[in-house]
Amino acid sequence: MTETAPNASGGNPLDQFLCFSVYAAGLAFNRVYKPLLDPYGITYPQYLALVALSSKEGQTVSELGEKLHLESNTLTPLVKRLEAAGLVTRTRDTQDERVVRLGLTVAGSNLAKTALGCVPAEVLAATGMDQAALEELNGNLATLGATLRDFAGR
Amino acid sequence: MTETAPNASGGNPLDQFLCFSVYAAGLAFNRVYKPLLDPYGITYPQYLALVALSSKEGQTVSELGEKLHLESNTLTPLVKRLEAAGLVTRTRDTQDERVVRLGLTVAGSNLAKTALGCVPAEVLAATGMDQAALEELNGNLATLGATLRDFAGR
DNA sequence: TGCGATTAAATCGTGTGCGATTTATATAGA
DNA sequence: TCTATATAAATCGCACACGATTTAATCGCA
Repeated sequence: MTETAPNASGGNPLDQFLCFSVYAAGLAFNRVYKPLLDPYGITYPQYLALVALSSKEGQTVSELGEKLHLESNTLTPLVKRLEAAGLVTRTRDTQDERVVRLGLTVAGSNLAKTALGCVPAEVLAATGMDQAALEELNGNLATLGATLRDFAGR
Repeated sequence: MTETAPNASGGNPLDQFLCFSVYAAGLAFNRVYKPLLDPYGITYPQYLALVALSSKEGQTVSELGEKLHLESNTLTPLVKRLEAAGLVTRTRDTQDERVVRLGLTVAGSNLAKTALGCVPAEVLAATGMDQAALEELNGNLATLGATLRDFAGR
């Protein structure tokens, strides 16, 4: 829960907890992204996956999972939906048949480029933050996430 | 997406985005909470609901939703699970039968007290942050969340 | 070579979130 | 009064997350 200050009189007690601010900000980001991504027919986690897949061809499900901090139980269905949408390719590695290699189709690559061309600017505007504040907050949250994952064992 | 810096060479491109840091920190908090809450038989959102319900007796589903930033489509099933677990009471308001009044049972109240007595301290330790840094980050995230909700229309 | 251990991905069940709709109740105005 | 409108909660379907397990393939080592 991680309290920040003694509970003020009338307010929401949850507002005192960092974990809740993170939780609520995550919900809020999703609500900003939803109408921006709906035209592309993808969800926010799917968008993250496409961006992660853009950086390198032939990544495995595990490699994608390291970038998203997710595992195959979450990623396999997500990636299959992207495959069904014609955005991603899934191929068993011929050297090691346990491994699935992921790639973007032309449509997937184009969608990622197009979305990255407009969506981030709109989200940036929605935050109402300047670049310096944004970078500082991002750095602090990245550190916090890494510390928590380390504590939790992943 | 909200970028913070030009994409560095080898790293994870997602790490440059504030939205992803928030998303990943949320996942990480959940992973820290899970083993701490499992002994009580509740989930993290259920824990938040119990804390919110502790602050006032007889809150409506809508009032709880304002505190958690959720609506009845999410809260009704969650609250029914807490009721089934014997932690929460649900009663139709006699003055206005549309409204459901929520309360904590003795068990629910005790669980909230007990959990608040130990869990936050452990989570605080897991963050590895001091009180000042924690409060600053909490404030920045609360502001960001409010700005994003305002932009999204809730 | 063979067989137990390890690894990668997939599968299954549960609990969120949420858009869209429905149900039930209350309110307002002609 | 009667009916249209508004409101509170519930319902439904879908897409995550994730613990636990399963399936399939590879590796290690005698």
